[in-house]
Amino acid sequence: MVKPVNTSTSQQEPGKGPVDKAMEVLEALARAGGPQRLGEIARRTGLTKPTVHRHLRTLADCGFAQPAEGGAYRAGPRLLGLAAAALDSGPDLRLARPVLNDLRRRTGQLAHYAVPAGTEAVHLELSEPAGEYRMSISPGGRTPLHTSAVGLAMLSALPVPEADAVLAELLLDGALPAPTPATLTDPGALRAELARTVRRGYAVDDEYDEPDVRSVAAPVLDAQGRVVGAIGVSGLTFALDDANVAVFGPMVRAAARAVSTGLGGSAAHLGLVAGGMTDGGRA
Amino acid sequence: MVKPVNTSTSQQEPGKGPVDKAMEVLEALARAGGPQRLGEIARRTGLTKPTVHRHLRTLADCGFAQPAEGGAYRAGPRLLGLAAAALDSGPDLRLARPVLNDLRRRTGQLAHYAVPAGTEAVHLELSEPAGEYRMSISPGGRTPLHTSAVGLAMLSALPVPEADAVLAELLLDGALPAPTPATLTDPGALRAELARTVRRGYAVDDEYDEPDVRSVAAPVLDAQGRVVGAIGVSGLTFALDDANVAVFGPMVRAAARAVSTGLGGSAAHLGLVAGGMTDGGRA
DNA sequence: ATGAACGTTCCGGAAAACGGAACGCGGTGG
DNA sequence: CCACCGCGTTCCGTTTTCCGGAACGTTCAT
Repeated sequence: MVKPVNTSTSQQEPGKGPVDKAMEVLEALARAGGPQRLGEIARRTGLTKPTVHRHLRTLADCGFAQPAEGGAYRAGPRLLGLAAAALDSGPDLRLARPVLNDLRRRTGQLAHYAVPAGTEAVHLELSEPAGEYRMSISPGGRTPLHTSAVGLAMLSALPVPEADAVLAELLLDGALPAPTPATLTDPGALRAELARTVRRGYAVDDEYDEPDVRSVAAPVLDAQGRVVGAIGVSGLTFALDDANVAVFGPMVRAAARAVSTGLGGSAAHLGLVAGGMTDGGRA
Repeated sequence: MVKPVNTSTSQQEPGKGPVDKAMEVLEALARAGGPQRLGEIARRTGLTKPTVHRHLRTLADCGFAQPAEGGAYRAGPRLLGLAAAALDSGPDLRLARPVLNDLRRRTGQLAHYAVPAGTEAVHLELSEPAGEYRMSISPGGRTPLHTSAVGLAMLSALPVPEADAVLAELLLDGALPAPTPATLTDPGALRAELARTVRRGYAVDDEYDEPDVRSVAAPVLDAQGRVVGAIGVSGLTFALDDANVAVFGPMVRAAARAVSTGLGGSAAHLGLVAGGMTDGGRA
């Protein structure tokens, strides 16, 4: 009974299981936009060719992928069904959709809804204006939490210890990623920006993630006051000048609060965290 | 070179792999609407409790599920990201979305887009009218191909041998499923209805799937003339009387054609299959 | 013709998934 | 008060699958 067991029970990170790999293949497939070749998937995911091949065939066998012309693969119907069901699973997106469309109409800019995923923000729903200019943001896309307005909004609404943990995790991979020269890379400056965000009730992204693009965003909270997502408005810098930011900021704040109340959030949390006028609360 | 091949390559159905099971757990999770308990998932999927437990934890570890209050689980952020990306992956849905909204506005009824998945139609996108009445149709939901207008539309646009194969597969599980007394269960009657569908260019569902609900639908084809989906309009029987069916039918036909041309479909296929006025073509 | 890249198949070693059985727990009803 | 039940969880030996290096056939562009 000396308990030889496995001497390395504590670390279960390194060796990822088959489902995770299959999922990565699926993600690569879905994120590609169009049909995708095997080699390309192997390159993107970092998996070996045989592994990708096997998983791809397994996925195709159960309907999550389907062969396309030229030996390529594309997302299968079962994945689309799962996707539609998943996006409908939570009440947040259903509530957010009409709010986004309203925001887009009133601002003439791109309105979007994002949820937190580890140290990143995942963009779920976009409501695009008629204009044809294309931004790097797309459905399913991710940005680090500190480089986007929605990310900053979510960070600002996190309890302090959690926010610190996220920040620490972001710093683990060397310095903070900086997609543009304007990105906030200094933890101190970031904290100051978060404090300003809490004070005014909405976050501002001044070309932190993409040149010539600014955004404003506000967090969406559930009934328990936890962050479930954020609503943002993005536009080119000349369209989102300081005056417009001052107008759109309160609008996204109101929009986010509308979704939050729809989720059953009591006025208490919302006043404290998203409202930003009562100096009380929190410590 | 006698081509010994693998003698048992044909049957790989029986033993489902881990990824498939994990996917079923995910589907159960996503389709549930709200948070879901472990036992409930085990019951729905037919998997044993330990298996579900392990998969659920694995999925939670890589972000596809997340624990909710009361020991329940809900869809995780990574699944939502994958879902958003998947729904954006094909050009068909992007094209269909505005068309659906236009259809809903002009008909005042529920407009939807579905894709084929085996012997079923998977509903991906709904554009719901202001009214509050609820139908059984929901995002990610499925209906057998022969019990819905979108299904009949897709069946009618399939090459004859493929359509026959689907029909045979449907008949494998005993008789054709019949959700309502009006459902077409006789293969002969079904074939006749498909012929009528091809002739007029749109399919009609006269309470085949749900009592008091009628629908019209037309198939969407890709550049090669293959079926990729269908656009339908559904409403209560009193709202979709014969006169309205005669009006809405050509509207969904035009809508489906618009999406098809957007996919690069040449006028040739569309005229033959979806147009329905040129008496030429198809034997 | 030569070379490179691609998709595919093969194989032995390694690492999971599997489910029956058992455990601790909370609620219910005798 | 104590069976009884259902739940979520853990354990374990057996079975199955996964894994990726290496090699093969093919298809292009050089």
